[in-house]
Amino acid sequence: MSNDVPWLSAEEERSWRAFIHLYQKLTRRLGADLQAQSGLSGADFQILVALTDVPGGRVRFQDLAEEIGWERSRLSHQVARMIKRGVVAREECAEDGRGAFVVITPQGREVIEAAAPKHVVTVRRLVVDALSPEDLATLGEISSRLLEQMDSDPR
Amino acid sequence: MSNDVPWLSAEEERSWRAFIHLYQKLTRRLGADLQAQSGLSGADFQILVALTDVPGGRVRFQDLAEEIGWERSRLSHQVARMIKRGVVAREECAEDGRGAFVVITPQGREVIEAAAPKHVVTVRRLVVDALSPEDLATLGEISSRLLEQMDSDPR
DNA sequence: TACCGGTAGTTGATACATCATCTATCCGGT
DNA sequence: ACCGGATAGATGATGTATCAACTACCGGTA
Repeated sequence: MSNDVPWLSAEEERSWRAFIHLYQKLTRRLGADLQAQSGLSGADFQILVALTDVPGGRVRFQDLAEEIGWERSRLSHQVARMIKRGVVAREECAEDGRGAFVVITPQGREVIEAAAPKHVVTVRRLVVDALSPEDLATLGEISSRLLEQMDSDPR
Repeated sequence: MSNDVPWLSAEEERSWRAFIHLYQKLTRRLGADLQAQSGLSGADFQILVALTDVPGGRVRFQDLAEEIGWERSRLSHQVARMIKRGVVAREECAEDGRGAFVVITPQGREVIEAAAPKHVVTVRRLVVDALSPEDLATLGEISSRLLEQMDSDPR
């Protein structure tokens, strides 16, 4: 079924390609900068930031996964790698025998506190300061709208 | 040098987070849909589309890499996997003994021709048709501007 | 108490991304 | 003709993402 207007117009395609291209390039760039400046992957950074946002730097796997929008399995693997490097630790949960906490270690705090300001500089240079405040706001708004759309979309 | 105003304002941070969050979610979603509907990864799709855009469906590794903005190594690995599945093939290059071509196979054409329309429907539903034409254009414009900024940025 | 469906997190397999290194070839200068 | 730097692409190692089992525990019910 469906016969009509599936493909994108030239204009639509141009916008769509620019958007996708930007994402790919920006992700690579941010990841590379983070790695070069601080020895962290984007995944590491995201976890550590989330842990500093939470009292005690300690949170249930489940809640952390929800907070950053990850699958449990992905988080479990990522945390396992980070534990090996000593930036986070795992703690059993007394109230729920199945559960566990992820806790940021002192070393983890050092790492993220050193990394974050450098990362912000990059983000400013590449994005935030590269746009007018209005355009940045517009970008944020459009992003939010698309996020809602995705959340309301079935499948 | 530089002591001040490194972090983002609340407003800036909100925009930035929405933006990043959108990208992460959208990429996952598009990848999952592609996989479910057509058995392709985003990487597969990108390669196959690029190959259909080129006369004979045949292009030098180097040129393909440049076209889609990939590292050579990444392309080499990806193509190797795709060769195993029979959607593309590798051909030696007569003019340059070091070089090689990637060619889309008939099977590859079938696959991409079946996959593309479905993918477009998803892209329309989640993005293109979820915005007004003006907003989509704005998004494309901002993306282009940021891409330029990244290209002009050292390091 | 014993069962049982649901939940929390783990694990293994496979695909993908990135980096460093390697091989073969090309091309320019002598 | 030869040498040496540069280029095309391949390869192996490591980290990351996703999916499908799997384990252990919870909580309610008979």
